[in-house]
Amino acid sequence: MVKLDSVFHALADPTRRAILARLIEGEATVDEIREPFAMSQPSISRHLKVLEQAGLISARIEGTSRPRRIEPVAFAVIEDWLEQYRAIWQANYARLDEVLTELKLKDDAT
Amino acid sequence: MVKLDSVFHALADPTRRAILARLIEGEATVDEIREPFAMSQPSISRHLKVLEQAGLISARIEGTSRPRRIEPVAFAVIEDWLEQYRAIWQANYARLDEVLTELKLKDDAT
DNA sequence: TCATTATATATTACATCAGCTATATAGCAA
DNA sequence: TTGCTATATAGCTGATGTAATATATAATGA
Repeated sequence: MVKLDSVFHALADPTRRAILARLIEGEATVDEIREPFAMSQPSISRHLKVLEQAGLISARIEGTSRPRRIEPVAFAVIEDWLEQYRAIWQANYARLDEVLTELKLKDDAT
Repeated sequence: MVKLDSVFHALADPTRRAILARLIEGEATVDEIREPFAMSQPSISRHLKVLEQAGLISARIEGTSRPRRIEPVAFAVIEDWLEQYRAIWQANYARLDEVLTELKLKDDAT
């Protein structure tokens, strides 16, 4: 049912956002997802569970592996929630555009 | 510096999202913000602090009160982060549009 | 100055989170 | 069946989150 509470909670963790970023490239197994992280397999599986329960990803069973992929609906729900604030931030767009460019240079955008 | 960790964490709480929704209408003092909630004033102040530290709102001092308002930059940062997923969810847009309509009928969109 | 109003901070209790290690399960291959 | 690989679950621990009550601070008005 894609609840904003769990969606935003899932997104609040940098490891989970990095996992999502990896899945933009396409499906990946737990081991493939785990590879770049200095983290135990159970911890990664836990993160995947949080993402899955939030509706942000889904799993498919293929033999002994369970490749994950991004589930677009949850992102649409965020987009939809954000909609009500768009009028406010677009009113300041001229400035914000510059601000964002600066932020992108400084910040870690994952 | 608007960190996604703190932004998403702030948004994960329904009370805080309701506060933001209230602020869409415009500036409000703590007491005004508090009014619809069955919650103590310190708890509301705590939520406001979380929102402020995430960069989602800001405070202004006016006599003895400190009206809050929405800070657009943080929302632009979310929008910007979401951007990388837009291609994925828009690919499924035809279906998603219907899904969202359904979700809006069922869910609490705050 | 004193009282009042608006808001913030301190403290405490309890719940949830995020990591780990150890162990369980499920499919495949020999 | 046995063992190997991929993944999930259980249980523990320390850190963090959220709510409450009690108290502090800061501005205003009498």
